[in-house]
Amino acid sequence: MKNDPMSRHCPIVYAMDRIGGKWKMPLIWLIHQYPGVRYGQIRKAYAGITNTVLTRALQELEQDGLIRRVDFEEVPPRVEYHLTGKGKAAVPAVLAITDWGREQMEADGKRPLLAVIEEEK
Amino acid sequence: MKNDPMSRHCPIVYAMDRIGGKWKMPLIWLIHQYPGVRYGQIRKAYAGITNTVLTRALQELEQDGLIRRVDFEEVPPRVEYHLTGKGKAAVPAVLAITDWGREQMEADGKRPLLAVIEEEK
DNA sequence: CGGCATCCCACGTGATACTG
DNA sequence: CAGTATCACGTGGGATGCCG
Repeated sequence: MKNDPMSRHCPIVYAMDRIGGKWKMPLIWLIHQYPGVRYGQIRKAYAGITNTVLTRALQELEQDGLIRRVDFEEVPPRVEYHLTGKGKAAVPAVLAITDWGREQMEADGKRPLLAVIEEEK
Repeated sequence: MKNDPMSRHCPIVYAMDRIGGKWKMPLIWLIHQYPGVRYGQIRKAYAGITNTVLTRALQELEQDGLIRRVDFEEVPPRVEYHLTGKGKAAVPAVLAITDWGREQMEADGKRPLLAVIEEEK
């Protein structure tokens, strides 16, 4: 049902259409922590993700106006990702999810661990 | 990849495993707004959902310790749903998502509309 | 380095029918 | 009223290989 009142008017459905799925919130979180992070750095940070999937997620986030893709048009290529205003506005929601997840993981005796990107020199 | 560091340790993945999917956050929101809401009331509020899907979502939320199912063991049946402590702890995250969704819907010129349950007399 | 083109499949979601 | 039991399907996610 794509045309029922739920799908058309529910703010949660609207939000999850844009930042739901397996990788989008982690990506927003990462780009928020490391503004201007590069494609290759994201791949390393989230070792499980493949090119296809990462590229698709980034494209959708860009099309929905949450992130900005900055291509320096160099050889070899260099591309940075930043949050837009709309993307930044989503950060509190992503952090709220993260906080609850971390709390509950600890209550379950699991070790929460956030992605880290090595500083370059 | 179920055993990579991402899936095992990321608080967002942990959280989305429990409150992700199409209906779980709307359900948490509804049960938060209307503590003790009944099965049939939920069905009416979310007209698009079917028995199978609603029941499964409620069962998973219960198994994950987010909601409590109160069966009055009457005929005809009467069952109420409540949030547990763990479920209540998730409410701020759900509200943060809702707020962002509503903001962006308005910015897009769409009409956000939240489910309402009629008072009974 | 930062992708794209293809192909593929599990599984989340749902339609339909029936029950205590 | 509050569910079960089956079956079916679309698509989000992924594997693999190639390109400028």
